[in-house]
Amino acid sequence: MVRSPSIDKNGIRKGEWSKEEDDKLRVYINRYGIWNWRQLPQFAGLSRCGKSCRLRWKNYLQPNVKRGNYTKEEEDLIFNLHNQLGKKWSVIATKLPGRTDNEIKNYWHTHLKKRTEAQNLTLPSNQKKIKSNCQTTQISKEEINQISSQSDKHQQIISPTLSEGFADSPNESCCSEVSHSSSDAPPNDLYSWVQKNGENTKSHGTSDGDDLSRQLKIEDYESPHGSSSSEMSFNCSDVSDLMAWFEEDNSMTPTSFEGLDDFWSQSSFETDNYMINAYKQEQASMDAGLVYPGSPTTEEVFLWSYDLSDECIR
DNA sequence: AACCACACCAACCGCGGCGCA
DNA sequence: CTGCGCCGCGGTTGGTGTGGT
Repeated sequence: MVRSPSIDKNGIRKGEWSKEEDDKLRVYINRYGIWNWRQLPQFAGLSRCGKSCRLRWKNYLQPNVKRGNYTKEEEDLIFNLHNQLGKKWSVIATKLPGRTDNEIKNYWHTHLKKRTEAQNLTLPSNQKKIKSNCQTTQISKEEINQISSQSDKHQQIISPTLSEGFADSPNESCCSEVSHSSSDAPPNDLYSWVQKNGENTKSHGTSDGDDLSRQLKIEDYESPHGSSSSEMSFNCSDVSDLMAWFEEDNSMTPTSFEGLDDFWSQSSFETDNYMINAYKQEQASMDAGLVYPGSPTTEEVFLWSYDLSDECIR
């Protein structure tokens, strides 16, 4: 039901997204947030244009995106808001948490357009005139802003932060922007994870002895911003080094991220802490039978996050 | 079974708005 | 003021599914 994958003359992939691409984008954004759509695909290891990534994230991968049938209430709301606002799909979308503008637009074209047309046909001619005037009248910017801001407030309340990780199901959590607080994240989670899984993961290494210890060996970390700092530089040659580093460095205790700069000043391992915790929760969900399709394993997260060949974080 | 028309929806495309130098 | 880059919005496209003939 989607366009078949193709590659344009610049080597940019188009068309249907593969599971691997989805996972790379999801992992990257959950880890680093959205800082520049244009450059993001390069750092996420994707041969896609920024627009395509943005659209895929916004309409499909972003947590909280509600899929499935529309309720009668949602349908009526779209219908009424369309009458009120016209084709301001993005504004309408803010009134329907979990629904995207693209989805609402599609729904309107395939379902509600007919309803509107049918209603117009049944209305007496004078009422049609009033109605059509109402639809075509440009709603003022102030009115749209008012509606949007009301919705923004609502969204802020309903949207969990990254501190909640992926919640029980990644579909139901939200970490689209870099807005992180971590008060409830267990400290030293990576430490316990390494203790628990480090040796096992080693044995699952890919070719060329590519085991966990090698994956975690980061000589010089440079952020996609291009800035590097001594705070971000560390060297762990194997799992025991990493564990020792954990024991020495209490800064691993999660703190609050106030903004993008604050986020980047944190050690990348701390960010990984969230990822691992999230995937552990996800694993628990899978064990409980709440399988979330397409989720990468923790090992895959590491493989994608650390690309040793070009010595930078992907 | 084969064909056709329509429905559906993910993804693409072009344009306008905005911020910044 | 102007030009540039980026982002988001709305319109459109194209492939697959489905139901009817």
